[in-house]
Amino acid sequence: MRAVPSSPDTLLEGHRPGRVPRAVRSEQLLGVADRLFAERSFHGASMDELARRAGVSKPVIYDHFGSKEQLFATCVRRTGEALAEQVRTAVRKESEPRARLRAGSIAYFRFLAEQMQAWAVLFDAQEGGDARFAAEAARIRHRQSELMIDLMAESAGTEAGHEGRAMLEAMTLAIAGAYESLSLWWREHPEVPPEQLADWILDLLWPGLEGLMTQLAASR
Amino acid sequence: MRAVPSSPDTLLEGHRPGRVPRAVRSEQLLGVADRLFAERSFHGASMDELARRAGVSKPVIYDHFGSKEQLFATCVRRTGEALAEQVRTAVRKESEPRARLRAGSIAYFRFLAEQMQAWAVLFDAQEGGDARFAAEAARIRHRQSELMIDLMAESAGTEAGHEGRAMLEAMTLAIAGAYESLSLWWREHPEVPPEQLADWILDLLWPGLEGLMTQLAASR
Amino acid sequence: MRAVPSSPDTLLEGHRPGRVPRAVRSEQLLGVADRLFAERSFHGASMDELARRAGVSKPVIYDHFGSKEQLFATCVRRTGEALAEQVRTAVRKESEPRARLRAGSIAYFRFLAEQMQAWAVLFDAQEGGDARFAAEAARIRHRQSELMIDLMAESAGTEAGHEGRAMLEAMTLAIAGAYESLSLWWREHPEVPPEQLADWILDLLWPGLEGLMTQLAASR
Amino acid sequence: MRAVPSSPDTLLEGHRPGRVPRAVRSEQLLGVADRLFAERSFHGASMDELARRAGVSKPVIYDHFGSKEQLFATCVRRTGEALAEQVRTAVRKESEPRARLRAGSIAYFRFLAEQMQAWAVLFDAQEGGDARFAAEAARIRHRQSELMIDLMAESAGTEAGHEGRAMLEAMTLAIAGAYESLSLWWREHPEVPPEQLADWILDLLWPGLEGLMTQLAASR
DNA sequence: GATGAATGAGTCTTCATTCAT
DNA sequence: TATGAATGAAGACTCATTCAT
Repeated sequence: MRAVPSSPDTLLEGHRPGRVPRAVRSEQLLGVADRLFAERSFHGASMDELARRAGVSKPVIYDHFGSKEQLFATCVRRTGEALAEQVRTAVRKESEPRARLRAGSIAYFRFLAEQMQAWAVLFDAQEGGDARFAAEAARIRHRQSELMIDLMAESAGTEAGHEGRAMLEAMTLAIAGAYESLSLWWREHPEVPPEQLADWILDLLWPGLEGLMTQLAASR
Repeated sequence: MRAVPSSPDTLLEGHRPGRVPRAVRSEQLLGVADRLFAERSFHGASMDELARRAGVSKPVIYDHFGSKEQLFATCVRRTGEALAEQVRTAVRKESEPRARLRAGSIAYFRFLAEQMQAWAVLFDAQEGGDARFAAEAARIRHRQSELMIDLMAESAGTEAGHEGRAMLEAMTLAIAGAYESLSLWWREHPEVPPEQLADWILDLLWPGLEGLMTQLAASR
Repeated sequence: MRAVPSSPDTLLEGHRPGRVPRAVRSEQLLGVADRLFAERSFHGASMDELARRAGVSKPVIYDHFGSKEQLFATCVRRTGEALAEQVRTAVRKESEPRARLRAGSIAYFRFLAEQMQAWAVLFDAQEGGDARFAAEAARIRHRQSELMIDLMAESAGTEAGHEGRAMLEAMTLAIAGAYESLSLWWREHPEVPPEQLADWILDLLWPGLEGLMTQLAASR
Repeated sequence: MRAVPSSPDTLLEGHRPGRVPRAVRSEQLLGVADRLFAERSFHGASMDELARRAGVSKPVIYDHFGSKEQLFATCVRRTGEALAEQVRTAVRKESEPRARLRAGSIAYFRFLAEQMQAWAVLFDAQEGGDARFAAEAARIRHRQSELMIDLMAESAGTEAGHEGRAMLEAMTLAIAGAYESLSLWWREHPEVPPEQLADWILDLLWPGLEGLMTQLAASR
C-alpha cells in the first residue's frame, strides 16, 4: 500500500522537487542517502525509501548514480574524504609528532560526533554484503590511518625502508581498527569527551609507535 | 530447467545424502553454513544455497535451527567459543605477561589461518543487517580481547579500580579492533607467518599496555 | 516450462494488460479478488493465482493493497457496503413494516443472485482462519440485519428499552444467520425466485418479529 | 527447531504412549484433534502440532485417518452425531410441540456450553478451505434442524406434501442458521443461561413455525 | 528531465505427506 | 507397529531495476 510522499527531506535542502540543477540534486540525494544508509545499513536501505525521503522518483536516482551499489560507494568515498580532510587540517596545526597524533585523533572523534550518520556509513562499509565495498572501504580506512602516520612522521623525516613496508602497512591498518572499535564503543558512551578518548588511545599506542618509528629510522 | 544437485559438500563430511543421525546432520549443516556465511556474509547467503550445498532440502535446516537468524547466531557463537578456547589454552602455557600475550596472539592468528571461513563469520557478524547479531558478536569480540588481557594480567594480580573501568573496557575493544583489522590485512598477505604478526602487534601494543597496567596498579 | 499467461480476466475488464491508471487497476484487482476469494475462500486463494488471473505481477497487488489480509478486508467491506446500500434503498420504498421487511429481503436475495461471488466473500469471512476478519465480518453481518430491523421499525417508532437490548442484539444475529443459511441453500436451488424466498422467510419470521416488537413497545 | 515433546495430552487420557489398542488410540487422537481444530480452525491446525500434542509420531495419525481432511471430516461427523443424540433425547421427553422445540433448544445450547471446543469444530466446518467439508457440514447442520422439526412434528402427524418439500428444507436450514448465529453471539455473552436463549429464539420462531405447520397440514 | 506503473527474480518459511529403519 | 528423518511444493512478501508516457 503505497505510502503517501509526505514532506520529503528535500524541502529542508531548500529546493522544491521538480526543476533542480543536476549537481544540486546529486548533492541533495547523497545527503539523504548518507542518512539512510547510516540508519539502515546497506541491505536494510531500500531505493524505494530513499526515493520517498528525497521526494523524487526512483528513475531520478538511477539516472544520477546508476545503481544502488554505485550510490553506496559514492557515499562511502565522500565521507572518507571529508574525514580525511578534517584530520589533515588538524594535524597540520601541530609540529611535534605526539601532539600531531593527538590532534588528529581529536579531530577524528569530533568528526564522528558531528556526523554520526556519515560515520556509520563508513564503518558499515565493512559489510556491504558482497564484499564489493570491502575494497573501497578498506582503501579508505587504510588511507585514514596512513594519513595520520604520514602526517605525524612528516617532520620526523622518516621514510619506510623496503623491509619495513609490509609491517608499516599492517600496523597502519591495525591502528585504524583500534580507532574504529573505539568509536563503536563510544557510540554507547557518548558522555566521554573526544579529548579523553584521544588521551586513552595515545597512552595505548604512542609508546609502541615511538618505538616502531625509531626502529624504522635505524633500519634505514 | 532445474539444476542438478551436483556434488553437495555432504560428501566431504563423509555422509551420503539421505538418512543421517540428527546430531551428525546438525554438525554437518553448521560446517556448511560456516563456509557459506563466510563467503557471502549473512545477507548474501541464502537458505536455498545452503540447502543445495548441504545436499538436503530446506525443511531439514529449519527443523534443526528454526530460522536463518538462529542458524547464523549459532555459527557465530560456536566460532567464538572455539577461538576463545584456543587462545585460552595457549595463554595458560606461559607465565610472563608479555609471553602470555604473545602466545595468545599466535594462537589467535593460527586459529584464523586454520579456519579462515569461521573467522569471516565472526567478523562479519559486526553487520548482520539488523544489528541483532551485533550484540552477540560484540560480546564475543569483547570477550576475546578481555580474555587476553585477563589471562595476561592473571599473574600480575591487577584488578581494575572503579575509575579505570571505562578506560579498560574501551581499550579492550580498541585492541580487539586492532587484531581484527590486522587479520583482514593478513587475508591478503598470507605469506606472513603468525609469529611475525604477533611480534609486530606486540611491538605496537605492548609498551602502551605495560604502561596502562602499571598505571592501573598504582591507582588501586 | 513457464506457463503462458493465458487469457487473464483483465480482458473482461476492458483493459489490455500493461499500463493502466492506478484507480482503474485497483478496481479491476478488487473484482478479480472478489471472484477468487469467493471460489477458494481466504486460505485457499493464493496471491500468485490472483496475479495470474489479473494478468499482472504480484508486486502490483502489494503496491495496491499492502497484504493479502488487507486485500481481503477491503473486499469484505466493499461487498458489505454494496449489499447494505441495495437493501436500504429497497426498504425505503415501502412504509408498512411487513412490506419493508419483504422488500429488504427481496433486495437482499437479488444482490446475491447478481453478485454470487461477492456474496461468498461476505459469508466466508466468518472463517478467515485467524478470526481476524471475524470482527469485520461479524460487524457487517450484524449491521445487515440490524439495518433491516431498523428500517422496518422506522415508522413503528419502536426503540429498544435497556432491558431488551441484549435480546434484540441476539435476535438480530439469529435473523442474519437465518438469511445466510437460506442463501446457502439457494445456491443449490437457483430456480427458486427471490420473491418466493422472501415469502417463505417472512412467513417464518414475521409473526415472531411482530410479537417481539409489540413486546418491546410495551416494555418501554 | 524441533519442539520438545513435553507432556502430551495423552497422559490425560490414561494411556502411556506406545502400545495401545488401535480403537483406543483412534479415540484418543480424535479427542486431541477436536480440541486442536477448535482452537486453530482447519487451516491453522498443523499435523505436526497434533502429533506433538497427542504424543505420537505423525505416521501414526496417517495410519489411522489417511489424511488431514479425512481426520477433520471424522471430527465433524462425530461431533454432529453427539449433538444430534443429545437433542433427540431431550426432545423425546416432551410431547407438546412447543415444549419439544424448547427442550431441544435447551439441549442444543447445553451441548455447546459443555463442549465448546467440539462446537467450534462443527461451525468452522463451514470453511474448510476447499468447500470439501461444506458438504459434510451442511448435511450435519441440515440434519440438525430437520431433527428438531421432525421430532417436534412427530406427534403432530404432519408430513410434508410434495409441494412443501422445498420450502421445508429451506426453512429447516434457515432455522439452523439462526441457531448457529445465536450460538456465536452467545460465545461472547456466556452469562446468558441456555433457557433464556431458548425462550428468545422460541419467541422469534415459534409463531411462524406454528403457522407453517398448519399451512402444511392444510395443504396435505 | 521526471514519473507512474510495472516486473522478474528471489527471500524466508511452512505444510502435508512419506520413506527407511 | 511406530518413528526419526526427510521432502516437494507452495505461500506471502520485497527489492532493485526499467519501460512508456
